[in-house]
Amino acid sequence: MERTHHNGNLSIKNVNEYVCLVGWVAKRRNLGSLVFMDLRDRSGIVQLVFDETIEEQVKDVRNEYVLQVEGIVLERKDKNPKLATGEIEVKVEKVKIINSSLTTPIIVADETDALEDTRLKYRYLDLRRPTLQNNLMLRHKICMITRNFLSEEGFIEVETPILCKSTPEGARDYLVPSRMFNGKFYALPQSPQIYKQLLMVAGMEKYFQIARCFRDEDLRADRQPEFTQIDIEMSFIEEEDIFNLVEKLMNEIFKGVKGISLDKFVRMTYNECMAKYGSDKPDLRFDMPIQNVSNLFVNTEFGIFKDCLNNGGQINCLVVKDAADKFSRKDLDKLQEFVKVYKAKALAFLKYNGEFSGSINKVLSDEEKNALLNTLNISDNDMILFIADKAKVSLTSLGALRVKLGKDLNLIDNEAYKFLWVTNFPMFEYSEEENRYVAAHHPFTSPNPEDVDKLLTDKANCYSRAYDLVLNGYELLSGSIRIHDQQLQEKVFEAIGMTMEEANEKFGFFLEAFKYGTPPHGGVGIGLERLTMILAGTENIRDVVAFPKTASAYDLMSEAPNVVDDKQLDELGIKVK
RNA sequence: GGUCCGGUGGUGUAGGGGUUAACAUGCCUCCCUGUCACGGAGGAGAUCGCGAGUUCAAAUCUCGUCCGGACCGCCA
Repeated sequence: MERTHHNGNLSIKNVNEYVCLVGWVAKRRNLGSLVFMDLRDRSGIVQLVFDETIEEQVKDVRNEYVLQVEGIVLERKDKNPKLATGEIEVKVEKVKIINSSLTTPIIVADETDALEDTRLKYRYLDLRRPTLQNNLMLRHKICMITRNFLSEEGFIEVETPILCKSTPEGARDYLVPSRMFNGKFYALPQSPQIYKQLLMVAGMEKYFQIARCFRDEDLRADRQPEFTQIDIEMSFIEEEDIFNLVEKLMNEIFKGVKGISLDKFVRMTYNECMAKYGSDKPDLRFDMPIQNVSNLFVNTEFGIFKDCLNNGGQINCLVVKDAADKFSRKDLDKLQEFVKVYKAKALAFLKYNGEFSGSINKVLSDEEKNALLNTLNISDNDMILFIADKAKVSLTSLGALRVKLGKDLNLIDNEAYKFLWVTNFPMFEYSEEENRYVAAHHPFTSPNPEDVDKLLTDKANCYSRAYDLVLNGYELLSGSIRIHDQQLQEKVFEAIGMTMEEANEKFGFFLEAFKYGTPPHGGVGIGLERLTMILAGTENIRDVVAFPKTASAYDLMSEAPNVVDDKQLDELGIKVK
């Protein structure tokens, strides 16, 4: 007999049906001549009953054995409300042991069992657990909705090369040595950026790809060395077309996955965003904006604030409403340590309860304190946290502190999805390491039309047609309107200190292509894992990747990367130092 | 490149100079016909990540190193 049902789909409706099931033994409860087993497949678990007529046949069956059983679905006397199939069970009449299993190093049925390294080493067992299976199914669903939606919208899915030319601007490339060309290397794509723009030159008009990308940079909880982008590019469009498309796509995904329709997407410029939240990816599920109080202290006698302002710094603060009593001196010391990571020299605080107290209470004048009281709308049990420092340090450290406080004080609504378009990114940022301005996004990003004449003269105030979509504090996508004008492109290369010779060497084929009638175009790359993480309710990217790497980019299961034979190296013309 | 936390039976933890290295769970044997975190009785299983050092004595203290995790830098 062939499999008739999936275990988790059986219900009271199937009572008295004769069924054939397959799956893994999740749990065995032996009561002597009566044995219960939970049989698990991708759809869920159902309880099997083996009575004295058949119990002998399964006496050696243990967890993770693979069984095929036939039997009758019966309504249970004692129902188990904790189990989706808890109203029924299957009384087994025939059993076939398809395969046995060693005792597993991790207990599949207990999702709390085993830490990250053991789970990664035995990933195929970890993946048997419902949470990870559901995450992979969720990921699949997101991809299907995306493919269907974009296809409906007239987009063509095109695969672009994995073996590419190295373009050392930006992230480190993973390199692949060439056997045919000894001493030469391919690079794995950091993104399909150049190819998708070439597809626009090629007249595809609307392209998408669920594309694997590779970046040889250090990892984080939300970063893996290889990851997937929903990559989109379109011709003859403006920002609004892209925003509309992405908003529609997100609505399709959230409708399909969560059954909800989304609130209107908020928009904010990069500068507003930094000033208010100290981050270009603020979590808008709670408020607590950063407030600049520099102007209240222009005449201050308090040395630290005074020096800060004299040196062109800023005094910013967070008002933590109704929580002053929750922070002991020790807690505040910990916050102090926390902001040091972000280069802030000190964190000052004031608490209010009819009157002020706190670290800078004695050094501020009454006028200053009154000004704070009124400007910041302070009420009893509020706390103000100040960082006086260089603008960037003050803002980013308060921004990080804001997120920490949001979490620690439980200010975040876990059911909320707050989208934010961040627009008008700077065209350039100064690289201390390289002592020059580099492209903030990438060098193919179009500057704002009104900033074109600042490209060479005022880089710090030159803004671009780049945008990010932020969701709940994660950068969900990045995109831009690209440059399609050859001369403008050359000017941008010049601005980042790249001569035309260098540009031609690195991107010659690309620049050449642009000479043959390039349409105006733009697009986005959506981080598939980030989106899946948020929808799965996890903060770790490994939870939505089938076979992830560790934080040091190692694969504990396959033990990649590994040493290779000298013969292999020899063919590639490579000698390891 | 840097900071912080961790590494003790298969798994997860406790112990923090002298212990028979503890607990839970898993595993093995036996008993059990209504369990669903099944229950009961018994049992096996650990050179305390690795290497030096301090000490009469190190799982425990020190240094180094490897591994895992989080974060800063980095991620056009």
